[in-house]
Amino acid sequence: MSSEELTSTKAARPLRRDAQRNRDALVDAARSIFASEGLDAPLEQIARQAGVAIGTLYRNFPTRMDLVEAIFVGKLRTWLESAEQALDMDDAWEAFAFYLEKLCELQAHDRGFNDLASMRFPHAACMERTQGHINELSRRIVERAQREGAVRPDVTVEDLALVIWAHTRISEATSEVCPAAWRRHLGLMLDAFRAARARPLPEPPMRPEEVYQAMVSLGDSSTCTG
Amino acid sequence: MSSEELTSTKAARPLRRDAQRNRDALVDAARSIFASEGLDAPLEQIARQAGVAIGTLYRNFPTRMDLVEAIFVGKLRTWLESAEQALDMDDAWEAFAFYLEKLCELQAHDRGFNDLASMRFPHAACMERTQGHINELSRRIVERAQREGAVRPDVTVEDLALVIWAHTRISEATSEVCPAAWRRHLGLMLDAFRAARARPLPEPPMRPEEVYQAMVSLGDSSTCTG
DNA sequence: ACAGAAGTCGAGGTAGCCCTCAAGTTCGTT
DNA sequence: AACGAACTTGAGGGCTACCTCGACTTCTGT
Repeated sequence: MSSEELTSTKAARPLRRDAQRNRDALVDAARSIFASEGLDAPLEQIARQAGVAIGTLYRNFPTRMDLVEAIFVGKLRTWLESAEQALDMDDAWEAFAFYLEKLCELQAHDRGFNDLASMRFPHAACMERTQGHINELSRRIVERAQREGAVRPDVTVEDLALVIWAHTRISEATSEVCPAAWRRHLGLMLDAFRAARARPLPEPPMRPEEVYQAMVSLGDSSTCTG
Repeated sequence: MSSEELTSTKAARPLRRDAQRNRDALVDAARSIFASEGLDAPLEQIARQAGVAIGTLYRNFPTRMDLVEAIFVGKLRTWLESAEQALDMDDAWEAFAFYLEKLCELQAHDRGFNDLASMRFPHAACMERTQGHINELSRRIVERAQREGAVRPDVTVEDLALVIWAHTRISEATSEVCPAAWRRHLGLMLDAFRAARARPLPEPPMRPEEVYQAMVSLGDSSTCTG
């Protein structure tokens, strides 16, 4: 017990120089491979591309998730910042549209981030940490735009999950051959979210737990190895 | 050469009774497993569920695609019929909405059909055969609705691919936990397609070849074994 | 310059899936 | 009843991926 306390208090002495070099190479390789293949890309491919043996990868990142987190903290922070930036904007509709566009831009051409954003790897600690905060900000963006009559009143923040999922597959399909196609889909979605002339929607919105469960289910029986 | 002509002219003598039973069991098992796991489900799992050895599966369906086709001809025909039915309807918008809803219903709760519809398995002979026809009918449905001023003039039939892709991931995510959620997304999309709400879209539509290539790319490096 | 801590290597065990094929079984017919 | 064709079986070889661990190499402080 006390020894666990010690290890969890992360002394974190600096890495040896060669080790640091290898670690950096691994992160670089993982970034490019996760982006093109998704989070379930073979780790051996990453090690190979980094010019390092598989054992070294495992020493630096004992689980796949450790590697994923090392790579995506940055993008997650950008996500949060976009949300904050949106809330700082004057026009509520502009803010809403800006936020969705930023989010989709982050997702575009990065299958790894898509997997993360749609939570195909729900056990990412970095997600767990950020999720609540992102959710709160998203809700405020949506509700503000609704208060001002810009976004239709019958949608909820949970409906943004639909956009994320949709965008995931669309950008997967088109990123090679028609890399801007997702913007067209986003344009359609934005029109759909506009308050003006909205028709009643057929189903009640998802409940927050349902969204969470749905996201988790995308990862079930998939590679959640770590 | 002449022997090939013979084999290709499918004498098709009836199967032995036990063989037929096994074949049926395989089709049943495949139907349920492809529906829940997608077209890349392990064939050994299908054989197991059918209560049959793996060799028997291969004797009946030498390639995965043979099995896929045996299962999905029916659904593909339904797809076509829905399109024809739509073209028979009086109201062009109703027809458009009807067609999209039928298509999404076919996709819902069937990962296998999703894979097929988004062409994650592009080499399906049944797809190749049907593709052109479906495309033609879809185009007529869209264009008629546009002529009557119901659907915005700046979309094309290629944009339906966006709906298919989007729906694919959404129904994958929600089919367990919130099985009607896709209807909400479809509702949003229908509003987006309405002429009345249209704001100019940011990108030109995809060209038909681009759609094809994008669909094919979903299957690349995936299990196109057969 | 050297000791030893820190890091690296990669063969090898495990596992899931693909597909084949030779030996054995079942069916339908005569 | 018995024969041959049709069918079934499942072990086995090949592949790819995961992850571990003991032998080896490299760095760094003294």
